[in-house]
Amino acid sequence: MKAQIAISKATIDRLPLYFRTLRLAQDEGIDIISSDELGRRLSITPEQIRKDLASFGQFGKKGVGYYVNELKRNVGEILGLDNHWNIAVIGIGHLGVALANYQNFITLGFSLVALFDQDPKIIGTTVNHVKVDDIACMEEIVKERRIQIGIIAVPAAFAQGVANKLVNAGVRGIWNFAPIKMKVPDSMHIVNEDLSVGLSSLSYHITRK
Amino acid sequence: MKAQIAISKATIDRLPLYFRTLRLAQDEGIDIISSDELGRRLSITPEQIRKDLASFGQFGKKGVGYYVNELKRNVGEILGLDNHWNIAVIGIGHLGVALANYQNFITLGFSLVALFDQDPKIIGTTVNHVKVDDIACMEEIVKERRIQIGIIAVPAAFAQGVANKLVNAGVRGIWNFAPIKMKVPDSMHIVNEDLSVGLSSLSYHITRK
DNA sequence: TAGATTGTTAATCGATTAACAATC
DNA sequence: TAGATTGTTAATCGATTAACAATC
Repeated sequence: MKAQIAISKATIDRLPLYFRTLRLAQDEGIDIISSDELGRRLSITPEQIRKDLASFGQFGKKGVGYYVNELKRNVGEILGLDNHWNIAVIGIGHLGVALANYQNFITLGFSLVALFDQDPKIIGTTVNHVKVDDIACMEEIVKERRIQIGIIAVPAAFAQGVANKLVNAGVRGIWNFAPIKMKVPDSMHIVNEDLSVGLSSLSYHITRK
Repeated sequence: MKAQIAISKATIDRLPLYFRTLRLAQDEGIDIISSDELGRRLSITPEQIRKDLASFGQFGKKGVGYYVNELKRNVGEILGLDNHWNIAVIGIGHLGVALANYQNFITLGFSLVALFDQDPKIIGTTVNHVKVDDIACMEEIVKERRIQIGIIAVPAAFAQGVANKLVNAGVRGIWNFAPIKMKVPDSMHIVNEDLSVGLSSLSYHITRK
């Protein structure tokens, strides 16, 4: 693997797409795949794909293509999926339940090990074989179960408070679904999943036609 | 409004953030806001914000700032939110239920007017005051209720089929949550909301620390 | 008026595309 | 060998940042 200087965000965001496409190719029993075929399946140019992959090492064989199994393993390692991160969902409303049941997380190698809510009616129930704990016990449980990623699915008004607790508990990354810009230490990685952006941009485009 | 040549995707994706921040400022009773203050609230540079807005017209007052109400209305119009698009969710599993209950859609001016599933146990139930209809009746209902945007929340294997039906029924945009690259006519706008990208990129970043 | 803040042009930075040598 | 396909360098394109004139 090369010295990691300046891998673009755009490249990193394409890696999960490569990973998924390679997994599907694997399921189809394909042994070798070209950047051309990968590009065709993803509507990405083959040059782009080769450049993205080449920034992490030489994974292909000239004149041949990429070995599917090998490339999938390599891309998975680059993404750190082989770490099998322990994740927790905070806020077990409709969205939290949906996230707790999301099967793709398992496909990607994540382990759902805890759920939290503050509502006594929800605490103690079970979602996807995981018991919902009181958010008051979060810090303790995060440490106990070595949770590295917290998924925030609480209403916007509570999101910053939850983020603070997650930071204190020592998680390494936050995946935030609350439509709010949160303040976290620079050392904390946070990815905002803002659902209103996608729908609004769709509205923008269909308005102009 | 200026002639609309080449507004960048990045700009369009920031508009919903401006809209939301302006709405919150409005709720706080703020009349005038500067690009500096907007930038502070969103961690975006003021220059970027001024440039984004200026590509659509002159909404501010030099030496003063932007009138919150006026700018919010303008940004809403640019995004086409004043069209109050009728939307439908297809696939009423955990994710579909979560989306059907998502309150921010209402805040943005969208109207949820239909839900569809193929499971007889789900058809006929009610989610967020909307009855679930048989997916077999989709084309008819889409036309009847003038649905312009379809939200796909079915498993990946069924997504392309649903997309085809939506295209035939005449929707103008598709918001796709299935982790699959879909084939639609060039005239159709499609936004892919791929949840595995966010979580994987988080994994990438926390792996490297 | 003086201070503040926009809108716009120019400069920089970053990402994509094109071209092609290397090589399987 | 000939054909195919990667990896990489150079060229282009697009987006952000900096600077500042205009003006409220």
